[in-house]
Amino acid sequence: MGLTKTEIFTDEQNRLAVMLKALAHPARIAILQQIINANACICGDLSIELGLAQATISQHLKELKTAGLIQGTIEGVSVCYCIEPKNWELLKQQLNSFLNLVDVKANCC
Amino acid sequence: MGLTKTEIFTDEQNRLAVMLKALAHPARIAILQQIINANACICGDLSIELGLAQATISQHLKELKTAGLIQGTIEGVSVCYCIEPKNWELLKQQLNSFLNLVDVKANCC
DNA sequence: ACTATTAATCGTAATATTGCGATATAATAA
DNA sequence: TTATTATATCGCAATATTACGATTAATAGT
Repeated sequence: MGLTKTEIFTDEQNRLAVMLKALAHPARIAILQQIINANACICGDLSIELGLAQATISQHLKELKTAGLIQGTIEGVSVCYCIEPKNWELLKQQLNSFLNLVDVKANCC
Repeated sequence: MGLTKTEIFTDEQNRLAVMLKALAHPARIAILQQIINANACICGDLSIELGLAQATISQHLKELKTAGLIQGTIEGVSVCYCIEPKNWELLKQQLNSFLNLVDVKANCC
């Protein structure tokens, strides 16, 4: 096997998993932090700042983009990446309602 | 290659990535929802309810446990799994401060 | 047109994940 | 002790991810 059985889960579970998977790598977390904080939205700059090869950063950026977490705008020779606000908001909401399901006081064991 | 370069990232980035990775699978999201909502904390029950083999569920439970998101208590022949409140709270905080970094109005492009 | 600059893609090797049947382990009950 | 029940682990095949060098494509400047 080795293939996730997406068909047995709800769309919401699958969608949330996809976004979380895109987040679930230290390099991609670092990339997002750079994009947000330092306004370093250029692939080459990120490559230098994070110490990963340009091809690697480009691949991570693609994953973040595919998951809908960032968007890219062509600026001359380079591309400026920034947060995709709509999906970011969606992720925040879905995660919040998921994480807040837990009532810390009521544990079953 | 094929090995994540954890040494070039901060502890916080790595720790957050580990917890998110544990969350980033529809089966594990479903398991957590079951544990939280339906109080179905038994491996066998989860196997029946989710439609995945017992070995598969056990593996997912192990991953959730290793990431610190759940804890298991032996109850006779079976094991009752429930949320690990401390780490759950930690995840909530770390995620919140990360997701709230974004100022939706100020996009660089 | 030519050159420099930047990002994307290709190809590849190493490693990790996913899912399951089969088996092993542990605790309870008879 | 033996049987029963429930979970964990092993072994495996299929698939996915990670990282990077090399190459390609696209734009800007001369």
